[in-house]
Amino acid sequence: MNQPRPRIPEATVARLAVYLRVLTGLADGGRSSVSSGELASAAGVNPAGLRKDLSHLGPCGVRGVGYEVATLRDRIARVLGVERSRACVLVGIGNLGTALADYAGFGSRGFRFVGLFDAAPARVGQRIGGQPVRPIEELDEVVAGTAATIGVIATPAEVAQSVCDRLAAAGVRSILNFAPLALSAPAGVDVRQVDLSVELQVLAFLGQQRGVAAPTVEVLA
Amino acid sequence: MNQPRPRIPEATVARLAVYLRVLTGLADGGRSSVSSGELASAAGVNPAGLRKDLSHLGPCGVRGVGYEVATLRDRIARVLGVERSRACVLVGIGNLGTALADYAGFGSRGFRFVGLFDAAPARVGQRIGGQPVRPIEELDEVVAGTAATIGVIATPAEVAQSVCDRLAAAGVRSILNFAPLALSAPAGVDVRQVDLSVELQVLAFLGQQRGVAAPTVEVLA
DNA sequence: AGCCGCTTGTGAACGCAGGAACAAAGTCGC
DNA sequence: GCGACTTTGTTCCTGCGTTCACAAGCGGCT
Repeated sequence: MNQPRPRIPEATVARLAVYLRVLTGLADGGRSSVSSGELASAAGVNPAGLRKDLSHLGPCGVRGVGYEVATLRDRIARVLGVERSRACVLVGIGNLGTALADYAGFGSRGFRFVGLFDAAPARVGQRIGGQPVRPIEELDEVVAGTAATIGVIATPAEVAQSVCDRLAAAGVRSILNFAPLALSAPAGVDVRQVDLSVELQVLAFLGQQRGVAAPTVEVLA
Repeated sequence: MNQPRPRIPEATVARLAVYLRVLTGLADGGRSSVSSGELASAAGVNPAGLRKDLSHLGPCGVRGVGYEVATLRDRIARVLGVERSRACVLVGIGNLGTALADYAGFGSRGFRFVGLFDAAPARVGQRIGGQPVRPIEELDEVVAGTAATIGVIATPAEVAQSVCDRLAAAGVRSILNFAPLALSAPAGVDVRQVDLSVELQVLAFLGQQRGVAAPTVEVLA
């Protein structure tokens, strides 16, 4: 009918998810209103930037007062699509996969795992967070039966591409990849990469660049 | 001499880490040279952007031929500081912490955990990846004894800030935070945030946005 | 030796994100 | 009822990142 979302920049969407988390915490704490300054401080961003992010949702605050916590929370939740729970499948139940399956943060944010898959027969049948690990062969069946649109890959890098192909073929439209490998997916399938080693290396580089006075003496080779 | 690293943009550093991983794989596979196009494809980036990233290291390719795999790998490794192993401490040995402690990708990239810490007495004494879990009280001692400069927080959000304070007080200069909370650290301490739920929510939003845009008929003005 | 094709490295333009300052608007106090 | 203060929403501007396009350089072939 209208155009409530002309285009929301991706960086803004990421921050909106952070604001939503903070607002949920404030609401649980009994707070009824917040100012942009306080909210920005809790989210770790600039107040002006926060207001600009919120301006993409249309006016949702009261000048001179601030934002009503519950109202703003619900509006962000609606824009992000958190109001309805989303079915996800998780492939690769190793250490990381187990941690993701057990992570309570997903369930409280509108994501539920409807299928845990692994190729190793030893892992199939184990129960993680009340759910059984299924053989990878049942992937298509579960995706079709649950209309899951999001897949999470936590497998070793060697099989990540084939898992990606299977997910895409099964009808999954969005893939979150933890394997340290650039995946190639067909058009229409979004892939988002999370590389934990890269995060550490960036951190180490920044620290090294800044820490010239490090305890280790740098010797030119 | 002049300035070998005037300033390398943070986004470039993150990609350099990816190139390094790809190059290591190519070297292990016996490849001796690569073109920017092939390397960019394997890393999932634009060829021109890759060349610009590499230009921050000075000329390191041969025109008409490409890049020598081993040479480029070593040069990136030196710039990122991977040549010497870096000591890290990990606080919070829950599901995620266990996965991180066991993750082989860190060790092969120059990061070694010299201390695993948890506040729960039940977890103290367990061995993860050949290392014992220590009580949080020993944090200062271990950081001082190992000169660890990087700390990883994988605790619940409620205690993440106090852990951050302890790490900073112990002398840790760089912190990678997995708790869904914006940390405030003293000046001189770098904090990098990884929020898994945010990644999923961004992915869900993009998928939802496209799902809405697809069935809607676009009308030209 | 000279030419040709291929690939790198760099320069410029475009678009986007971030930050600061300003105007609008609503509420509280008098 | 009116003024002033507080806080939002917006606008401008600066800087960065990304992309495209071209010139420079090197190897191979004739």
